[in-house]
Amino acid sequence: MKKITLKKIAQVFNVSVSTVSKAINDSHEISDDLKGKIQQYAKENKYRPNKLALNLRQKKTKTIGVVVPNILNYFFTQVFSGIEKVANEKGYNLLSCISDESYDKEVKTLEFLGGNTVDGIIISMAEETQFKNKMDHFQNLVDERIPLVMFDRVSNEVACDKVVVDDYEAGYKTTNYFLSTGCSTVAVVTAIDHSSVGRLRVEGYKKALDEANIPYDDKLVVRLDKKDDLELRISFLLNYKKVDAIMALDEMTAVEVLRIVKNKGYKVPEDISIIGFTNGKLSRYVTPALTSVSQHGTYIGEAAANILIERMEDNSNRDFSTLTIKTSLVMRDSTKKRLDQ
Amino acid sequence: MKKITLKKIAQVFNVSVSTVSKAINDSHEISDDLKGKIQQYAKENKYRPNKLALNLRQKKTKTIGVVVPNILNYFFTQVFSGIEKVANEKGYNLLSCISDESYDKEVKTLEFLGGNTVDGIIISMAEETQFKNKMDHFQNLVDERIPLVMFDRVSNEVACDKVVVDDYEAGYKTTNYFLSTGCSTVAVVTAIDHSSVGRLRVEGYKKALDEANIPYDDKLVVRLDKKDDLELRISFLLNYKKVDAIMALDEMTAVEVLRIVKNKGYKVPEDISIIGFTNGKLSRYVTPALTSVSQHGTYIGEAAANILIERMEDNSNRDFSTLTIKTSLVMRDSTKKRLDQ
DNA sequence: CTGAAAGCGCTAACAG
DNA sequence: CTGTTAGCGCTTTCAG
Repeated sequence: MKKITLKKIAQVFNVSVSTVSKAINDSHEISDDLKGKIQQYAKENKYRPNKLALNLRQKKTKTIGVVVPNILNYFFTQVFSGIEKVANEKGYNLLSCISDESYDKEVKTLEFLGGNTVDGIIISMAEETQFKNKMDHFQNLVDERIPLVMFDRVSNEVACDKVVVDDYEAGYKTTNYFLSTGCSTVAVVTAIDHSSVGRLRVEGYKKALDEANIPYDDKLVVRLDKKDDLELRISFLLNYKKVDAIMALDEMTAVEVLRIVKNKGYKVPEDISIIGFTNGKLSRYVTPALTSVSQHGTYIGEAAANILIERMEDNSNRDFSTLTIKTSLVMRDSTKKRLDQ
Repeated sequence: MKKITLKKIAQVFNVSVSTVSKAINDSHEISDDLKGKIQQYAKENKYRPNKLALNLRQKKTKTIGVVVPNILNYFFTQVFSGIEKVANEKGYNLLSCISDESYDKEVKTLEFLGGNTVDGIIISMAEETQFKNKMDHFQNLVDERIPLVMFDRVSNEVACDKVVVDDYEAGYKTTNYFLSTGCSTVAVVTAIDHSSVGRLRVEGYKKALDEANIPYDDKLVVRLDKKDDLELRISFLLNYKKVDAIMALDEMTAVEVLRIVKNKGYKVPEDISIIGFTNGKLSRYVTPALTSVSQHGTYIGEAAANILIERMEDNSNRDFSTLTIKTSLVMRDSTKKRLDQ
């Protein structure tokens, strides 16, 4: 009881393949009698058209490729789930790949997806790619006119639609919030200093300091390597100066910093306030619950998918756009109240 | 600069398509001279074979379909990441879909995947499917000889390879552990009572009670509905009887129970011990850190992928197997020490 | 109303 | 060494 094809049905009824095709697609060209019989037979034998053949013929696959650097990161799974939602609504399927933050894997994945496997691609760059700043594999897609949407970690060397978070403003806003609660020595801990996203947040941080006439001190920015011992680095930081606020650029780091700081006997937020990026479940359930920057991942996913689908279904070559999503601060218990309230 | 095909290359060199095909595939049948020229031209023009055509011809896609009920659940993302790892190693791609715990969506997804889109499928059933107990869509796949591996939430009505967690033993082990630390009134909170998995855990729980000569009390098993108010249900539970241990059947529930219990002024683990299923990040970072049942998600994913790939590449129709993965208890701070230690 | 033919892009058996 | 032919499964003119 293996796959049944139009050909086989045609043999059964002693008609041509094209007749069967039309019958099954309910064409008016076929007599109701024959149509009925064939349709019934098809149903009984669970005929299912071969998608491959269909796609080959119609030169589209109705599927969109998604590439994320890391699925164990809550932000990306949120985005993913947003993409999934609208893709599903609009009848598209998702072919999803993980680059694992590796440049090579990203290149391979994109090559695969480029081979007529999908009609369009949504991607956030691997960290290594941003570090090496090699964009040829994206350029290839663009050259081949494969609709492409980049989100979060994007490059302005690539001409395509983009959806980004306003990370600069987020860093600025966060720092300002610390200052407005009476903190004066704000440190930053980043594990993503190779990514544009991380850099922008630090820039925003600098701007806020500048506006408050606080000199920028590079020693207060802790840049983590993969194998760095966070605990050690935090010790150094706290010995270096009496910091009273820490902005952590991803959720895991924020949670870890919280743990370490508590372990060392500091009270959060009385002694040290903490704000983390990515408003995931961890932030909510940790004690004290972390004030965090929400990047609205699900929304970003939805937006990216909508933009891509529009681009795919629309031939008018309108200009590429960059959609910037504002973040919002979700207040919880790891920060003090504002002084003026 | 759109897609370039064999045909076009053939025209350029005034040779036949098959010659080009052979040249590009580095066949010894072609003169080194011609081969060189064609290969170079292909490279320069970024020739990439049309995967669709290839797949149609070779009747395989080198991709495997993965269907999980919910990507925001840490267990599934772990499994997913395990699958991804071995698929990648063995040169397979992943087409991943989310059933969103919905029967209808699962049926649709499987229909899609069945249409020659993938060579094999790995799936964990939607809760609704388990509830309705309708398995026709799986049977279809089996009938069509599409290799299928079910994991975690499986049905024994479907003849295929399976990878399951030893949930019965996990429930048993967990309950026993509570008892061994001096707890005597163990409650269960489940949000997945419709799934085989949840049921088995409760069965194991009953067995442990039975062996300890503790009568089973159905009121101690809190079965949650989507819209149930957990806080309220826990209040009832705690008023009903002085429970000193709670086993929560998924991570979110465990964390919520912990929060609620702490809020009510109970000390964890002194007054009430808690163990949750799924050993994810949440469990680790919550205060106190939750003792949890690890289902070894990544390992399950790897196993499922390996079994599927073997089945796909191997034509010998060997019998279907069910691999059972033992859980382990990860000790942290939400439980007391064993009395005998 | 039904069928023959062409073609999507590619490979492979078989001639030449 | 290179080309011809056939075919994967399906749709779509265009004839009949």
